[in-house]
Amino acid sequence: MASQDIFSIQKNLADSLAEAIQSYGVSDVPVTIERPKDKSHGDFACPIAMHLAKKLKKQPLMIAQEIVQNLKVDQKMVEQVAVAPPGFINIKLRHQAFHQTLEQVLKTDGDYGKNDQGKEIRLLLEFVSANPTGPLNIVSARAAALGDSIAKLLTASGAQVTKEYYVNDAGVQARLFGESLIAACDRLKGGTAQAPEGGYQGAYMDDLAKDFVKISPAPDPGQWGMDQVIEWQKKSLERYEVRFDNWYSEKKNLHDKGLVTATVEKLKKANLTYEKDGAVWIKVSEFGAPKDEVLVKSDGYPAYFAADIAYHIEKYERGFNQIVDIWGPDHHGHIIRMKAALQAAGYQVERFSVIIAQQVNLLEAGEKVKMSKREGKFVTMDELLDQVGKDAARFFFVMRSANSHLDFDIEVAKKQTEENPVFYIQYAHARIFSLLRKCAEKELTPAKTASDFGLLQEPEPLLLLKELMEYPQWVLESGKALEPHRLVVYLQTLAADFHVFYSKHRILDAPPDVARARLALALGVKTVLRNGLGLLGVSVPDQM
RNA sequence: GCGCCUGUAGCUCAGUUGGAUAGAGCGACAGAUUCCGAAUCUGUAGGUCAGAGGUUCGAGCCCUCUCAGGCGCACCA
Repeated sequence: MASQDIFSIQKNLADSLAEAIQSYGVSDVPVTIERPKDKSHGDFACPIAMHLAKKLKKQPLMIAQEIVQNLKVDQKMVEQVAVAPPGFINIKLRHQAFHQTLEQVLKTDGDYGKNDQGKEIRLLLEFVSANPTGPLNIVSARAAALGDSIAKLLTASGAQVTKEYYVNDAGVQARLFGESLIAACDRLKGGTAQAPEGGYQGAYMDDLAKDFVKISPAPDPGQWGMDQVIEWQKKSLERYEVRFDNWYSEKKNLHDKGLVTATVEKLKKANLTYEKDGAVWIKVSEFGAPKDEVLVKSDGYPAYFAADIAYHIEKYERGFNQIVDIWGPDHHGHIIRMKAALQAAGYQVERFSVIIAQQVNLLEAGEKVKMSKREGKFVTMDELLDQVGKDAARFFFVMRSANSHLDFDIEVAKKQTEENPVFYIQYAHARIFSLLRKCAEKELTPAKTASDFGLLQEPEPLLLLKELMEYPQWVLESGKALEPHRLVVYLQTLAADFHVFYSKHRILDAPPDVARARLALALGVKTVLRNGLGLLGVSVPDQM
């Protein structure tokens, strides 16, 4: 019998159920397969009878019984189909199905979990996109961890994902940055020049100035400074193991190509704009925004919003069918404007979504660390990495949902103890590695085929097998939902259930056949822990 | 004033998009090691899911209102 993954098992069940309810002649009720929370209810559950009850004006329990009578399922995979009040259809798989899963895990190894369920997705994921005017801070660190994990998850499900960093290197920004740099140079020579209003201050500007004065002839300060800062940012991200496919320059890709003015003209022609007080406004309020916005300022220069609209239209024009941005909490008010503008311009807004990576409160010894951008006093991503390391940082940032206001406790992240959730999972992996080494010394090798796994019959190993089976689905679902924290929850559960298994069942001194089967299970868990943490950008040490 | 996010155990948070008896970690308390890693495991205590209505077979999840905290609401980017 060909081995089946969780997707095909569920699809077969759904198809069978759909066939069984065909005689009712109800077509608009989708068949859903759920995983019941309570294990005693079986491996899958279907609430279809409850949904049908109202339409058919019959008791859900009776409908469920009728469905089960008409249901034809694969007897080799399914052990039992039962009806439970108020009308659930519960399905229990044969142990054999799980034993096949383990064979699959061991065979595919590093590829286990990869699937093609998301192959129709062509996603442009824009994140971090911090202004090239200073080092990356911890909000950027959160966005970077989140975005990179989402990209990895969806890629594992067969999607094409492009990771993009939008560089705001045009206009006012560049000018202010250049003037700030000149001021810093003056201070370096003993002068008293201050950064202009809205400019940039802080120790890093002085560092830049020191390098800038050495260059002769002097380049354009704004452009040179921003290039330097971008290099810093790339270096920080490299430490973090986050790499972008595109660094999309606002200046080069939009302004220099005339796309911003072209977009404005296009919107004008579509009668979506009007003039007031010498400025050009876009009528986004007609498309759901609270008020209209300025596209071209009265000084003739396009507003930031105009460039942003041009940029997002470009995302559509490049052929992506899903467009996702990760923004900071201070930009949430921008979402509705952007959506309104895109809708006005005739693009499918449903394909565009924004994740708000909420603020991060850094805690040190239980106290909030105060940060002020104006005074150049904020915790940088590099400082965070120096303190807690890449693994803990990335894990902490993806372990909670993006829209929770995150408390990041540096003390806990630094601790190499049970208080730190990163180590719990890593420890399970290291434990298994150590076990495998011990077994190798005894020339005990893991079993390889499903028929050898028949000895895994106790509740603990069966639970682990089931979780291994579900892994690809967690990969898919947390990717599609753009919520890596779901996978974290899964991995914590898997690690916990392994520890339970490990403390209950001996491996080395079990009879050889049993030992080899249990060893194979441990190896399977290790594989999934490694693959799963890998999708979060967290490494798995063999020893700790 | 308007809008967005948040409110679940002492603390930090999950809750599989509306399913069955609301979960985990930390902290507290009580236990487990002549034995594969105790960075582990077992058990106990801890809840009016902010509050009030509503929708339906069924609500922590959806709708309305109220309260509390955070953040936005520029011809800034």
